Amino acid sequence: MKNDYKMTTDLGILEEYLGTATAIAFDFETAANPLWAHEKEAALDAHKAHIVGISLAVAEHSGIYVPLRHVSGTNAAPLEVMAWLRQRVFENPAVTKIVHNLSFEARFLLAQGITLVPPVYDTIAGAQLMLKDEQHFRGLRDAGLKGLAYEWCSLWLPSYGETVGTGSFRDLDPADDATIAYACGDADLALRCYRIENAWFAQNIPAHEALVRTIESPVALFTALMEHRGVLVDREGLQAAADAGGAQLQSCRQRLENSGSRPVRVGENAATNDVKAYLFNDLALPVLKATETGKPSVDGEAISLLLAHCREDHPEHLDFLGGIRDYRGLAKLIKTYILGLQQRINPVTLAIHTRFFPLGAETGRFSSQNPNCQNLPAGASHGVNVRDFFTARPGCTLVSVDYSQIELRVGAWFTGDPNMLGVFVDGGDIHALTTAAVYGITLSEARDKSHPDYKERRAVAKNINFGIFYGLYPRGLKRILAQKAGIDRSEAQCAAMIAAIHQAYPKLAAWQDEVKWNARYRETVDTALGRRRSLYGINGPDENTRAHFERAALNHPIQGTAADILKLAMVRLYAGLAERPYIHPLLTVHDEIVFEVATERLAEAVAWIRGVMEAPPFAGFDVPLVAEAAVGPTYGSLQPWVDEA
DNA sequence: CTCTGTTTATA
DNA sequence: AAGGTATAAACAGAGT
Repeated sequence: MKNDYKMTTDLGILEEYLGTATAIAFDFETAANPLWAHEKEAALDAHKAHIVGISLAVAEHSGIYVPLRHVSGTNAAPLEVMAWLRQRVFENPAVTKIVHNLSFEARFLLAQGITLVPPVYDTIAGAQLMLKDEQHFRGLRDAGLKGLAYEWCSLWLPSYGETVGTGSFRDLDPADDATIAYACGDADLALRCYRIENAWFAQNIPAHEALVRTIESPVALFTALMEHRGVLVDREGLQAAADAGGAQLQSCRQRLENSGSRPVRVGENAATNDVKAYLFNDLALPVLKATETGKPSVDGEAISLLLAHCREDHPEHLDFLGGIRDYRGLAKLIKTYILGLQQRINPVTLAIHTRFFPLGAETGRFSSQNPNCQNLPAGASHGVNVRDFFTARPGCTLVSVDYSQIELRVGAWFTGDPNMLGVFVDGGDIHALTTAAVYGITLSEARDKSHPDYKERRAVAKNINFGIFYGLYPRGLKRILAQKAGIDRSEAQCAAMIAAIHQAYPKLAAWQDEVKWNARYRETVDTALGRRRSLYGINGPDENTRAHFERAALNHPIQGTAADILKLAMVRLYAGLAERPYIHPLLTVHDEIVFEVATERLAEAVAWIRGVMEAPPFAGFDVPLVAEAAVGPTYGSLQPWVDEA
């Protein structure tokens, strides 16, 4: 079938093309601004690039291209076209905007002061929620438009490289057939993907259609807000930490290299073959822990075990072993979190623009890259709190709002356990209830902070609560208590504690059995909203693999439903942000959203955000949600927000 | 250079 | 008998 692609600079012709369509696909061609032309990926950064042209499609095999900023040939008037499209398409609630990789286009619009208004549909999110074969969902890598065009439509779309060569899209002649075909092809294909995806969902996983339309697509807009604004960085502080850390790291490493009975080549993070040879050959220490592949481990836990082993009989080895820990901690801090962060500062905004991937995890959680801001150290180490380098802009305050114990609340809802539900409905303390159950004491004793065992008991209870939903076994509990809380319990004691939990929460075990049974039967597992995860391998021959997928089956509904709840909150927040321009989302960390708020409107902003996040997430979810706010000038200095009485 | 494995940071 | 789940970044070492 012949494609009807055309180019125009005339808004009348564009209007005629759009007609009465209620679903419009569009795509931007972009190019780096001259200052950044030498930088490889600058055309993808809305702070370093501009829109060269816009293609739109309202029917399959058709499309129209509007050139705005080509170097030669005729362009339309860019500002006039943008203003017109803003009303007619981008902010028109009567039009469904269809885009492949929506957050990219949304960022370029934000750079123009335009905020997309739902309904929207992101065909890349749709592709990722489809199966690419019998067992596997499509990853971001397999969701490129060119690949989908070939897979679904047997089309060889010209690649960007083939069309543009080594130059930039703005150097192409907008009247050239190849230019028009490339630009219109992307909009046309986005529209065709939209139709193909919806037909597939209707046939195969209807819940995923609703997920893409009502959650993932608007979430892409929220993602664009976070990515585009970025977090301002304290560059002086970071530089000072880098200067101090460099020297500190150097001397720490030298000390370690010379603290053994012979010089040891320690490398960058004290995990070289020479370190292992020194420990296990020269010193002939026993291998107390193996890695996944059965080789001698020298990770933190292994070093702990070796330290304990040497404490009495070989105190001469303690310096070296302890030195490994110190050096690793310092190296991680400086290399990943100080030098790593410095490299990611955008020179245009002087801020860090983390990339967020809303479908980065199989459970539906976000992942974050360049830098990963979801694993920043939570406190100070070696005198540095990395989060202090993330700062509010002048006149603004950082506000972090996080869901309190959301996974336990979701777990209570799934199991329907009356005791767990009771705690949350009454606004009680789940860790105290677990403490009471595990130690066989009364609730008031469990809550008594003056009791000498309070801290230890609570630490045990917390670890049990976090692990219990995911098939934590006595041996695992023993390890976690030793490692995370420094508490030594026998395997039998751990087994007794787990048994006590099942007594205290009588519907927990039944729910777990049912989930596992269903998981093995269906080889998939769903969240409350039908977000599906493949468990291909759960019935395979390997016992470890089977056990792994069983635990994943227990985890997915809880972690995934918690992720759904967070994303639903983002959708509601997005709807209210247009009329609250003093609130800017910056980051999200699984059960937390960080905002930058104009300080003079802090109180009303916090109240509104908490209200939106605590609203019932979906019909039938009747466990109260609690969103706790903390505010401050830096991410490292947030203080709990307390409502005025 | 790419690829796998190890280690460590978070929720 | 029995490896809580989900991630990303940096480094080590082996192979291409």
